[in-house]
Formats: sequence, C-alpha cells, structure tokens
Amino acid sequence: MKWYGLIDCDNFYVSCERVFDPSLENVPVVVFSNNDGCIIARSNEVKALGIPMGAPLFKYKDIIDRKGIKLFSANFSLYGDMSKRVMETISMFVKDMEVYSIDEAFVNFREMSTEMYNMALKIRVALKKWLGIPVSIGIGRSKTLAKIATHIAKTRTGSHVFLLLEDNEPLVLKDYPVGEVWGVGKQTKKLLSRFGIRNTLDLREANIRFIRSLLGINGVKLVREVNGEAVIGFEHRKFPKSITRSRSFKQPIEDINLLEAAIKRYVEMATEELRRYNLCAGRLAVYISTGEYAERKYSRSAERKFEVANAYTEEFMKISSLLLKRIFKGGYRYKKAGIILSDLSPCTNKVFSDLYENRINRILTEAVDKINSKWGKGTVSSVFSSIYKGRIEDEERRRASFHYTTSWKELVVVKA
DNA sequence: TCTGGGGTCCTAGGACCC
DNA sequence: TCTGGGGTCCTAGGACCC
Repeated sequence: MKWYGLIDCDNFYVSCERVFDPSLENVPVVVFSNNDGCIIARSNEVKALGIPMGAPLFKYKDIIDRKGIKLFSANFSLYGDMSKRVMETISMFVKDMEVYSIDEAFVNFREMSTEMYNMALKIRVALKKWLGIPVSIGIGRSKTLAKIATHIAKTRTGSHVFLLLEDNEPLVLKDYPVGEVWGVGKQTKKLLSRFGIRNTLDLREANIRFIRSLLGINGVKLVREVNGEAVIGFEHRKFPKSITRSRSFKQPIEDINLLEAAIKRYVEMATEELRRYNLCAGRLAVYISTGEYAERKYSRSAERKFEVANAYTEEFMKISSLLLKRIFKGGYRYKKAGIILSDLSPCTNKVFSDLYENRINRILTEAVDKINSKWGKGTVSSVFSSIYKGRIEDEERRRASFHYTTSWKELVVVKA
C-alpha cells in the first residue's frame, strides 16, 4: 500500500525571518507584499487576532499598531534559499518526493502506519533542529487526503503529524467543509452547496455522473481522490511551462510610454530567467489592467506566437511594444501590467540561425549575461530598466530583512 | 487615498480545413 | 427553397493554487 505524505512548513516566510532573528519568536509577525500591499504570511499570534490571509495592510493598520505586530517586506531570495535547504533535507529521508511549492513537498511512504508516523516525526525534528523551520506533516491514501491530514496536523499542537487512516476518514471528512478541499475554490463551493454538498463526506458520496456534468473531468478526479483513490500522481518537471513578470504600480499609469517601459523591463527580467534555464520561448503575451477596484475597469491581453522559439531580450521587447499598442486604450488609470513567456522548450541550434539580426542579438545577449554573472545582477541593463526604477518603482523595502544566506555582504556575523 | 506575484489547467468561441 | 459535421488551432479569459 502506497501512502501520500505532505510536508508543509508552518507560516513559512515568518519562520524564515525567525531563524535569523530569534527575538521574533512568540511575538506577532507578518510579511507583506510589494507597495505595502497585502499580507502574505502571518504568524500564529497574528492568525489568532483574526487578520486574514491576503488582507490589505491599510485595513488593518490600527490593530497592527495597537498590538505591536512586527512587519517585514517579503525577502524572496532568503525564502527561496531556505526552501532549497528544506527540500534537500527531506530528500535525505525519502526516496520519492515532489516539490510542490516553495514551502510544501509531497512524499511517498510504503511502510506500515506506525513506521510511517515515526518517519514523519524524524523528518520534522531534523528540519527544526538543522534549519530551524517548523513543519506539519499529514498522511493519507491520496494527495488530496494528505492535504486534509496536514490541515488537521497544524492544529495538533503536540506532534504536528496526523495520519488519516481509512477507518477514520468518514468521521474526519464529515467535519471538513468542502470549500477547504484542495481544488475547491469559491465558485465550486457555491455550486456544490446549491446541491446540498457541504462537507467532504457529502462530496465523497455524491453521484459521480452528476459531478461529472457539474464540474467536468476535474470534479471526477476530486471525488475519487477523497475516496482514497490516488489519481493525482507525482510530477517531476525539470523546467516551468511559463515565466511571468508583472507588478502592480503604486501610482496608476496613464501614459503609454511609461507602460511600455514597464513592459520592456518585465521582458528583460523574464528573458534573463528564461536563459538561466537554457530555454527558448515560442510565445509572448502582454497584459495591462486597471485593477479590480478601479472605478472604470479595463483589462486586456494579447499574444504572439514566434516562428522560431528564441531567448533574445531584444526580439521579445520589439514584439511586446506591438502587442501593447494593440491593447492600450487611452483614458484609463492602469494599476498593473505584465508579460508571460510560454511554449517553453530547451534551446536548439536552430535558433542560432545565421540571420544577421539574430547574430547581433545573440552576441549582445551573451555579453550582457556574461557581465552580469561576473559583476552581479543588474550591472548592465536596458534603458527601460532605469526608466522603470526612476519613474515607476518607488518601493523602498525599508522593512526587508537581510539576504542572510545569499549575499556575502549580509552574512550573519558571530562575535566571539 | 491605499488590495501581491507566479504558476497550472480548462473552456469557449471563432477561423479554418476537409 | 433547401445550406453538414468534425477536427484543430488560436485567442481570451476564468478558476484555482501557494
């Protein structure tokens, strides 16, 4: 019998901050997104105050001040590096794992239940001791059941490990709202509740043909998963299927030239990432939006397929302007813009055709990459990058912690 | 006044083809 | 007067996830 385990870091971003500043232990801490935007991680103390995930900061300013909540700007290079260490540590204990997100990994267990439980405890202790990161671990007959088990594990303040055995499933699922199930969002929850399906046991016992007609093929998978049938397997992707770069602007933008600079800046960032993977992209999409809360809403996207996939910044910049001109409408206050590279594939020699233009692009791109890898990120960048930094990006990141693990300058120093 | 960023998968309608 | 059916590709957008 194969079991699915999910190892989920507790309040991951907050935990990362706490590793390097122990004074944050047992005090309320939040990590927030760009532009003092919204809360993307909360410590247990903050959760207990009833501040929800994704809450805009301005709405909770009062309580944050009153309770002395510690604020941090997101420090993704730190979190990414800590994540890598967590995943490496887990892989020392298990043969088969899937890195599911920055703070979660699925693992397979084949042992008997008591052995599994002990193994989970061992992993948990190792992560806490070696890295200082607390985790919760849930185990069940499918990925979806493991997700539910993990959710329950978080509330088990003692062990933080929960084994969802077949005998216990009916009891547990009856108390588990269907809206909390992995893959059931707002819309699906609303739809299901209209037909009296409110808890996960209801879902499990629903007529499969009815579900098929209501939710499509994914609904069928969902029901089978909560029935303990493992239909969602492990994925081991070597590279992403798309690369996005986008930002919300603090000040809305009305000027197409400024939007163009932003778009080209994102193209520059995304193509850098593309080349890091040695990938070429066959498709570029550009989108702009006034944001959901605007009085006059407008949002459009446009895309272009390339005859030959490539990885040249210049090439994508050129097309991005054309696409932007196609979707831009004057008189709107744009709050967000972004680009997406897709149809990604490993670069082949075909790309480096002898077209004059491509040869120039290639030489330029390679030179830029070489300089930046030797002298540091951003040593040379496009003119749009400086326009962007000067006129659009005004983020100070005052509250960001140091790059403790990824910058020599910001290493922790231990004084004797 | 002020609401993130990066992903995956699915669907629906139109164009086009045989 | 009567005007098919099915497949594929493209584009745009929606739902969901962390």
